[in-house]
Formats: sequence, structure tokens, C-alpha cells
Amino acid sequence: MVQKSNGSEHLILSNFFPYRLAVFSDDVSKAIAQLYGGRFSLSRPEWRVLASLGDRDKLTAKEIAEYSTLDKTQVSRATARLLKSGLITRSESRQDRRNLHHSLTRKGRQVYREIVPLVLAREEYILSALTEGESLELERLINKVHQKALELQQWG
Amino acid sequence: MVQKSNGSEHLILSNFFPYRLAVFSDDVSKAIAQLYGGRFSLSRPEWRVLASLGDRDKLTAKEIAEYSTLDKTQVSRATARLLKSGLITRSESRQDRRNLHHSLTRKGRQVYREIVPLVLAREEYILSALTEGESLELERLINKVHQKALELQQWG
DNA sequence: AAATATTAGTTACATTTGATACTAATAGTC
DNA sequence: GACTATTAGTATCAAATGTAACTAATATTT
Repeated sequence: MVQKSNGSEHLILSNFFPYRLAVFSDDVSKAIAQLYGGRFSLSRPEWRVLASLGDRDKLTAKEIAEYSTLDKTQVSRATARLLKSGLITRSESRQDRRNLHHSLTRKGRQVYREIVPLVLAREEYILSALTEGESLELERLINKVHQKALELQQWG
Repeated sequence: MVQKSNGSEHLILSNFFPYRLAVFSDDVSKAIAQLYGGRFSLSRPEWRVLASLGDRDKLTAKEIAEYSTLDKTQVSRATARLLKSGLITRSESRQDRRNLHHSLTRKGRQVYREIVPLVLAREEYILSALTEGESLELERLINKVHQKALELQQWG
């Protein structure tokens, strides 16, 4: 993971932090996706939209996108499917008819209330590999590294 | 990130570890993909295949898959494109004609030698957010949590 | 207030992905 | 040695994704 900056021209994938992180993240995601994907047949974007509306109600598509780190086409497609399956509703804003305010239906809220304890339990299980202090430390380290990575994003 | 197991039925996405991790990993991946994707027009699977063969030579498709955590269809497609663009070659094994041994061409090796310092420098930059000790600690914590997550993978 | 620009959200198209079926080669079994 | 089972790798098809074009509504400019 930590490779020296001696102008090395050799790379061992399993020691390369971005790779290790991608594999790790992917495995964690899979463990969670089993829960919302299996019995509830939700895709990841759909789950994120559900989670967004479960936390904050009456969001516009744009707000959902911001909340969930999805782009607007993903939100559009996810909300379309969730509408069809009856988990959400939406209605035009009276002030600005471009805005669509989304909410969970009773059914959507029910599904939300079923899924959330499952995913939280799984999160807890996964993090039970660490002590409370280590969890906080992991969070802190991730935040620091994330910040650095975001700097690069913008500049290319 | 750390959520208590009080049977909570509410979830805040930005505090949910799997979500945070996915966003983080994605941003780090993007920062790296700029390098191999931009000027070299490699996809992520292609880059991983290149990295595999840069480290270990004469790998079969199956071995590449294992090395790079890609599945065999991804490897098949990636190698097909890399063959076409002249970065790798391959030849049937004499012992078992199902096996194809892949190697970098001179051109492939050249590209590899160009990319590796770039991605290592970027890895280093990203991790420069941390002290040496913190980097090691992050690695350690990731490994522990990853192990736990993998347990869940198999059982559903 | 007409013309232009911006914004919210959807649609369309090309590309990528994932799962499964397939082909060819080898291994194992009777 | 014929029959079946595995294995390596590819091809196929449907679904997911990303980008850019599009539509409709509101804001801004003149």
C-alpha cells in the first residue's frame, strides 16, 4: 500500500492503494447490495434514492442527486422505476413547475423500514472487525485521504 | 460512519460506511483513471491487465483474472483490445492448448513504463495526506474490515 | 415584453457490463 | 479407448451506464 517515491517503475497491483481500495469497496458494496438487491430487487441507484427520501422528504430530483452522489440521469431512471413499483410519488412544485418533489409512499416507507435495520446491522457487523476507536480513526483517515483525492479531480 | 446498533430505523447516507467508502473509492479511482484513460485511452480493465503483465509475465487469462480481480469475460475483452492496439501478444501453451500466455509487447512495456510512475506519483500525492504511520494504520484497518466483509460475501 | 440564457428533468444513442451459453481442449471414469 | 466431466477462453444477449441532445419552465437581459 505504501510505496516509496523512488521513481519506481514497477507496480504491484495488490500493493497499489487505489486498487486495494476499489476491491475493498466493491466487496463491501456487494455485501450491502445483497440486502436491497436480493429480496427487494433494488438497484444501487434505487436504493440510494430510497435512502435519500427516507432521510429527507420532498426532495427534488436535483436534491436527490446531491444527497446521494448520483447524477441526474441516474436519478431520473431510478425515480422512474420506483414510481412504477409504487415506492415513491412525486408532484410538481407550485412555485416552479420544473421542480418535482419526491416522497416515499406508504409502501416505500415500509420497504425503507425493512431495509434500514438490515443494512445497519450489516454495517455494524463489518465494522465489528474494529474497536470503536479504530472505527473513528478509519473514518478520520478516509476523510483526510478523500480530501486529497478530490483536489486532483478538478485539475486532471 | 459509526452508527449505533440500537435497532435504529433511520439512516443518514453520508454517515453510512459502505456509502462513504464507495464515494471515496470512486473519487480515488477517477483520479487514477484520468492518467491511464486520458492520454492512453485505456479502460480500467485494460489498465489492470497491463499492470498484471507488467508485474508478472506470461500469464494465462485465468491468471490475469486472479491477479487483477477481474472476471474472465472482462479479461477476455480487455486482452482483445490490447492485442488490437498492439500492447500485448499471446501464444498458445504447448502443454495445454486451452491456455493462452500473455505478454507485453515492446510497445506495451513502453506504455507501462510511462504510466507506472504517473500513477505511483499520484498514489503518493493522495497518501501524502497522511503520515507514514497513518498510512500503515489505514492499510491495517482496511485489511481487517475487508476480511469481515468477505465473510458475508459467501453466505449472502 | 421580446429575446436570450439557464435550469430541471427526460430521452436517445453508443458503450460497457454481467450472466449465460457456447466451443475447444484436456482430464477423469468406466 | 469411448463417455462424461472440467476447464480455458469467447460470444451472445439483455440490462446498466454515460454523454449529449432535447423539452419545458423560469430567469435575465435588453
